[in-house]
Order: sequence, then structure tokens, then C-alpha cells
Amino acid sequence: MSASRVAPASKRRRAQRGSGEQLRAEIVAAAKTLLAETRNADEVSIRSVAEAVGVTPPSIYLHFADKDALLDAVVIDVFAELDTAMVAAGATATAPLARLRAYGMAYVSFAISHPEHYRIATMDPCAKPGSGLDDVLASSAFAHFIAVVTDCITAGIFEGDALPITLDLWAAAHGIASLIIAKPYLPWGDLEQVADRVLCASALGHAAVGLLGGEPTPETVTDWLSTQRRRNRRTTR
Amino acid sequence: MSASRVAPASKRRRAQRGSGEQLRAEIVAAAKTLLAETRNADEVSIRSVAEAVGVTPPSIYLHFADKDALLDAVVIDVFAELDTAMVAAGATATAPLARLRAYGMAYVSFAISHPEHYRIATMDPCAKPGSGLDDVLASSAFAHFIAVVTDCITAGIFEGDALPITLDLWAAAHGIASLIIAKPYLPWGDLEQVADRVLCASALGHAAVGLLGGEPTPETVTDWLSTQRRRNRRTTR
DNA sequence: AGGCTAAGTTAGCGTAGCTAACTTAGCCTT
DNA sequence: AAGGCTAAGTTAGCTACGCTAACTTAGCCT
Repeated sequence: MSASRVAPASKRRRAQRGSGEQLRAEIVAAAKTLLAETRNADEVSIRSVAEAVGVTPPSIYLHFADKDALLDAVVIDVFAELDTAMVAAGATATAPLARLRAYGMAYVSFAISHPEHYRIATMDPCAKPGSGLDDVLASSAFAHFIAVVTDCITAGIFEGDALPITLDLWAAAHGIASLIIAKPYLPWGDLEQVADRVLCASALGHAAVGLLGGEPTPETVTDWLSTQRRRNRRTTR
Repeated sequence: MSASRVAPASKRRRAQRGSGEQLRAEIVAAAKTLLAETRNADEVSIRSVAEAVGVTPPSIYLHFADKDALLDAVVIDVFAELDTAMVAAGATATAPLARLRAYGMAYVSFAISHPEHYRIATMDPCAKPGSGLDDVLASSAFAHFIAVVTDCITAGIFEGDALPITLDLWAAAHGIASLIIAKPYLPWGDLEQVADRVLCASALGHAAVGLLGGEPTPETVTDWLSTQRRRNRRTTR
């Protein structure tokens, strides 16, 4: 029940006159840590955050309107990290598709290693629009996603608009990440492999939909598949 | 803040001797309704559920160990509905791939129309294993998913084990459903169309991975795509 | 008729988010 | 150097929540 109260966290000196922002940063950092430790946003109370920082609970409200606003700030912080991780992962890849894959894998890996942060960012009702949070989603990590998808289109890998394709690929990445987080005991097997498989299938699927043209029906898909398989057999023998 | 307290909900008569279970069912139904109304599990308090049923809060604990157990019961109930909806949607489809698509679309539609129920079922930390909840996930809806995927394998549409493929397709369905629920204001366009596109891409992608054999690298995928496109151009002209 | 116990109730604990109202410490003017 | 102003906190406390202990009451059964 009670999260093992940490030591009283040595009295802090009052901050200098102009630097109230310093406390704000410390609060965010403490909340982030507690969130990682407890893996449960409900157990991260305003009181526990205040104690970790070495301040009384009402001080939190000098910097955040309410608990949701604090969590939003944490999430913004975490998503900046995610963006950095994605960019770093994609730096070595030159081909658009390879970079897309690197981005996707980095995204899923990051989500899995920051489960509660990712959960509140993407699945909590507290993440209302206009909280500033989704602007970040739209600006940094998502912007990189959409840029690499655009590159893939230019390279002739995908066809059509970048936005819907990006949303679709994002949905695939989010789907596997969030399911692994929420149901870790399911027989996933090797997590990297699953993530790669799902992302690859989604990307390849979109490319194939482009090949088939327009919105495929189950029948056209089945037909196309058997044609392909016939061709495959011819070349393999 | 306070969920507009409903009218005192007319005094109920004490239940007959053997039928304490009746109250249990009423509690689940009330919680389900409140969850649909508020769209926020935190706002559905034990007290509000009790008032809706016309009973005092401690009576809830005669039937549920704690709030999580109540929510679990609600989710079990809702997932039984989901299963029914999926089966109904798949009833008209005979071809395996068509039935898979019908299942997938029914799944996403149901999730979107029961957002908070779906959210707690799949994304809340309260859904611990062993709560009975995941047995349901594993038994009804998921069992139908895995059955139709098996049919698809038999029909030669997919290759390999049914379980990983089912998990992957489920991840795609869950991904688009949960993102639409969590971020409804993103430029999704027509929701049915997006869902269909994502599901179709994932399925087609898995089939294509089967065609390519094993785990494709970005290079083999790019090669394969250009080959395909060359063939396409030849046949279209 | 009277006991047994299922089906509730009353009262209240501890903790949470949050607020009003107070205090204190640093800068700035004079 | 004194004193005001206000940023940067604190103390005390409200309401709502999940949950529990202990009591009451109503129906069945011998």
C-alpha cells in the first residue's frame, strides 16, 4: 500500500529570489524517478514527490496547477528523451527504410524501458489535448517519423500521403509496445524479434497495398498471394 | 470534480435469502454504466456505484474484494459482449481472410464504442494476471482470433505458427484502437477506413513476409519491392 | 417460537488532492 | 541602514476516496 517512505530528504535551503524554476525542475525529476520506481502513477502522490524533493506538498502547486499538470510535464520530459534516442538510433542508417526501422525499434525499446511513463503519455485520460503534451508528440518524435516516411515515399517504397502512413505505422509500433507493457506474461518470445516482426509486417503491408493499388478486398489479396506463390515456386526450383 | 450525484435511487428492498448474487449483478451493471458515462475509471467511485444501486458503500465489499476486483468483473462482462459482437460480425463471412477482417473490424469498432472499458481492460495496471481477466482474454475473443488465423494458415494465406501471427495482428488492432481512443483529435479521417487500412496492411505484411521467407532485411524488402513494381508495370501496360 | 446466518447498515480510520491563509527571506528603493 | 514588497515557501485543514470493524435486521429452517 504505502510506498516505502524515503528518508526525510535533508532540509533544502530556500531558493534564490529569481530562481523558483529550479524547484520546478527538481519536482519533475523526482516525479519521474518515483514513477519509474513504483511503475504506478496512482502511487506517486503529491506528498511523496514533495518529500522526495524535501519540500511541503503545497509547494508543488506553486509550479503545477494539479497532479495531471505535473505528470504532463514529466511526460514531456520523457518524450524529449525518446526523441533523442530515436535520432541516435537512426543516425547510422542511411537508407530510408533502414532508418524507419531503426526509429521504430528505438521507439518500442524506449517505451518498454519506460513503461509507466509511456503508459500515461499514450493511454491515460489525463493527457487531454491542449495540455502541451500532444504538441510535443506532434513536434519532435512524430516529426521524425513523418520525415522518414516521406523519405520512403520519395524512394518509391510507399505510395500516397505521408501522414496516414505514418499514423498507421505509429499505430503498429504503439500496439506492440503497449501490449508488451500491459501483458508482459503473454508468450511474446524475444521482444526485439516481435517488435521487428510487427513493424516490418506493417511497413511491408503498406508497401504491398501500394502495389495492389487502392483498397484491397480479401479476394484480391488472396488472388495476389497465390499468384505470388506460383511465381516464387517457379523461381526457386 | 464531483460526478453529478444522481438522485438517491429509490430505496431497495433487501434481497431474498439465497439471492445475494442479484446485487452483485446490479453492481456490475451500475459500474459499467457509470464507466460509460464518465469515461474515467477514477471518477467511478465505490460510493457512486453504491448510490446508483441504492445501497451503502460497504455492501459492495460483500461481493468484491476491492475496487479493482469490481472493475475486473466489469471488464469480463464487457469482453463477453466483445466476443459476441466479433462472432456476429464473422458469421456472414465464409472465406478465412474475410472472417479475419470481420473479426478485426468488429474488435476495433467495439473498442472505440466502449473506450473506457477497453482502456481499463488493456491498459490499466489493475489488470494483473491471475485476476481472471486475462483468462477471458485468452479464452473467448482471443480464441476466435487464433482460430481464424489457423484457418488462414490452412488456406495458405499465412505461413508458420498461428500464435505469434495472432499476437502480431492483435497488436495492430489494439494499436489503432487504443490510439484512436486516446488521441481522438488527431487527423485520422474516417475511422473505419483507418482501421481497415491498418489491419489489412498488417495481414498483408505477414503474408508477404511469408513470401519473402524468414526475417527480411530492409535491403531484401527494397529489392523485392522494385522487382514487384517492374512486374506490375509490365502487366499493366 | 426461536435460533442461525445472509444481507445489509452505521460509524470511522487513514490517505489522497487541493486550498486558504500565514510566515520568512531576499532584493530594491530611499 | 531601514523598511517595504513580494517570491518562496509553510501550517492547518477541507472534502472525497478506498476500505474495515462492528453492529442490526430480516428471512428461512427446525
